[in-house]
Amino acid sequence: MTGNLNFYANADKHLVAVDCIIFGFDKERLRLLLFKRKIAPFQHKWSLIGSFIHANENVSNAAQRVLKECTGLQDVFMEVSGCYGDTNRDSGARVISIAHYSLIRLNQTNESTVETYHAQWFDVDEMPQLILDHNQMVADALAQLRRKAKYQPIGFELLPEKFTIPQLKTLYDAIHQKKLDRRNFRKRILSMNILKKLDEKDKRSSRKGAFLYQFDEAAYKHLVEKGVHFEL
Amino acid sequence: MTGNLNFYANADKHLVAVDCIIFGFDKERLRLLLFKRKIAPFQHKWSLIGSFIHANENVSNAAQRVLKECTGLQDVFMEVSGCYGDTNRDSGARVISIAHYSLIRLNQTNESTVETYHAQWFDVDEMPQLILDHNQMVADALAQLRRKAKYQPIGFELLPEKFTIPQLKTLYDAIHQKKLDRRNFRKRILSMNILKKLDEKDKRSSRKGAFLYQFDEAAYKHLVEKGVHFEL
DNA sequence: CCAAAAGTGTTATCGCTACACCCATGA
DNA sequence: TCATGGGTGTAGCGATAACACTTTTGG
Repeated sequence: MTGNLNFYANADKHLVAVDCIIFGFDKERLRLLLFKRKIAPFQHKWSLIGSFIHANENVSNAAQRVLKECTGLQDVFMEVSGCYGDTNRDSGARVISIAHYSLIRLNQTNESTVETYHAQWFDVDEMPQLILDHNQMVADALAQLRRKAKYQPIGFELLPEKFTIPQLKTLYDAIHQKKLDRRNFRKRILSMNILKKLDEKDKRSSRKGAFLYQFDEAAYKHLVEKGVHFEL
Repeated sequence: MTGNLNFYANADKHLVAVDCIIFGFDKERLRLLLFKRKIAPFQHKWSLIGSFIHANENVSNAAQRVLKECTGLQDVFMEVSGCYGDTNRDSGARVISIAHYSLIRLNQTNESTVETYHAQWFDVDEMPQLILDHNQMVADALAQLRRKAKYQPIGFELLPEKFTIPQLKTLYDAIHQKKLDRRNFRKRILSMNILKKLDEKDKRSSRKGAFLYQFDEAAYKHLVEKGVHFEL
């Protein structure tokens, strides 16, 4: 019988990293945050931001740490989008990477943090060449975002707390890469009763102004419990 | 400027494992292959099968190695279903686990291999208590299988090469946990033109016998390229 | 008063659901 | 000949797509 100690002690150990695919939404384009590496290897090349996982750190905490460092943001939507584990994927050493994608709201605070990191927002379909397998990571995360956005209300994570219906439609047009009919879109989203209408209007994009709405988390959870499923 | 060597050399290393959620389909139930651990720690408890990843082994290769060892099968459908990376998830040591789920066809060959491993098939909704976070892994994999089966033709991986329409319907009933109308199911699946009808009949479940079909990989790929998407 | 975006209502069509019926065959 | 599961056709309903019109307001 193999003892407890040997079971763990005899196994190989590995470098494990997290890499973050950070999505944002600006006006009418889906954007991605990329970094020009300051250190070797791959210095001065475009790259996702990442970090090795520390000995006493949860994998998800490592991803959150990275995001906090480079955007200043906490408690944002984030989930694993893939595991990249080929022995030769990093030419410098054998590194297993757990890719995470996150959806953030653009604002002044995080924009300033972003600048200090020599970071830059890129349109998702105008991406530069990235190091290693990072282009593949982005492609996988983007596919997952697009698929998931159809049946889970994660799109709201990319908009301000208060948003208008036309803004929301523009976002979904960008995610799904096709323009829906604006009237049908409005009907669908409102018929779900997961939006709280506010009394304020946003007048930045029209004379008339559009009413602001908020995502109603409670109403959504209530729907899910009843088995009704969101779909856009 | 940090040099190439330091960048990698200073980072912590971790034990990394793969755990396999192995699904099968038997008559009319979705099944899961579980193992009674032969060695400490957690000896004699029910568990998923897994292994530490070797120094010079791709993550996906490790998962394939485990599956081959315990079922004798190669080239089966398998994909990552999650990353479990909390520092305290394994009471024995800090182990990061990459969960993979696979879909296999039950037959005599793999059944005999399975027996030598003290393994046992369990109905997915009659599962025993498993070690560590393995119950969570199963729940996550099952959710992913159910979601994915709706818009990708992965169900075929669980059936023999040749199968009847009623068999296919029984499988999807089990996956989606609800009975569809058998006539409407037939129409939908046939209208996609991704099944090749054979001249043989399977007479094991009725006097009349049901025609056997094969999944038409080429026709499916052709559809995908045209942007048509499978949905059941 | 005009341009430009927001917001509301209506119709026609297509797809899906819910059925009823016939067929083939072994016992 | 009858019980059993396989296979086919169709009518009605509901959701959705396509579309026209009204409202608001700054310049």
